[in-house]
Amino acid sequence: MSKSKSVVLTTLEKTGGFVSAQEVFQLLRKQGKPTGLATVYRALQKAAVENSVDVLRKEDGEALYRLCATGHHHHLVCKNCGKTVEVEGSAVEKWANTVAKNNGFRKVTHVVELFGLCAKMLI
Amino acid sequence: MSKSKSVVLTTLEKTGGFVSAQEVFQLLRKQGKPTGLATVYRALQKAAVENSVDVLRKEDGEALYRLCATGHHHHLVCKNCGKTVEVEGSAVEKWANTVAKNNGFRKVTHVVELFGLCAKMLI
DNA sequence: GTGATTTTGATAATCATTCTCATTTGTGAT
DNA sequence: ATCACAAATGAGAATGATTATCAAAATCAC
Repeated sequence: MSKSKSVVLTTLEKTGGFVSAQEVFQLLRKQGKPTGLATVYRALQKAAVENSVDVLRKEDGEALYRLCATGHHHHLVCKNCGKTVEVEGSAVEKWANTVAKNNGFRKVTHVVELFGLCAKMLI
Repeated sequence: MSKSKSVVLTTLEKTGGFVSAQEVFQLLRKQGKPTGLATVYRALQKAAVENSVDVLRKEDGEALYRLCATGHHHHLVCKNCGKTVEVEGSAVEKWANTVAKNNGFRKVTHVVELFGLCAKMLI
């Protein structure tokens, strides 16, 4: 594993949640480990192929990455302030497996994210 | 409903499956009903808000649209051939609402996508 | 160390999507 | 029908994430 890649993955580990490539780029810069944007993308791409990160897309199409395997869980994210709560969902896991089986699919993974407004928002 | 929007949705109906905005644009052109690209995007955007089309993203981030007859549902997508099955998940809806309530979140929406290998794949 | 191979990063190129704004079309009242 | 005003349209520019390019720097094998 190249040095850059390990640095990128370490950053993902620290954040814990889903982060975009651009965010990783900024984080590394602030951490004093400036890394080329292209390099960040390359690292995330490889990691995705190797299944060491989960990838999902925001509504606007931007890709978000998360280190996977570290205790599977989901997120409840406030659209307004970004507050993120980790939530456990064994119900969802079971549901996903059942659905997969019923449709003859194997090696099924799933992406489940919840978005809303947290209690602080009074809109 | 504006004329353009109905033309766009008609095209989606004809194709049946998932199509990109760019493809719709080309199809309309070939059909002799040339429509501005911006207009195609606007029509699809509105339709998405109204939940009259399903939106999902290809791996490269391009958005795909499909006329959806029924209400809210999720997708089970084959990573290999792209085959997509619509799955209903009232269990998931309930779970999402409960989790949201427990955490004081309001107006919660969720993203749930399942990925796997369909029966045709013998890897 | 020397040369080959890989990795990196600055920048340019790509491409879907959104924005802008002038023009056209539809609508409603009179 | 006509006028006035709102909504829709389209051509092209602007945006922004991602990818490609390519020369310089780090790494490896010997």
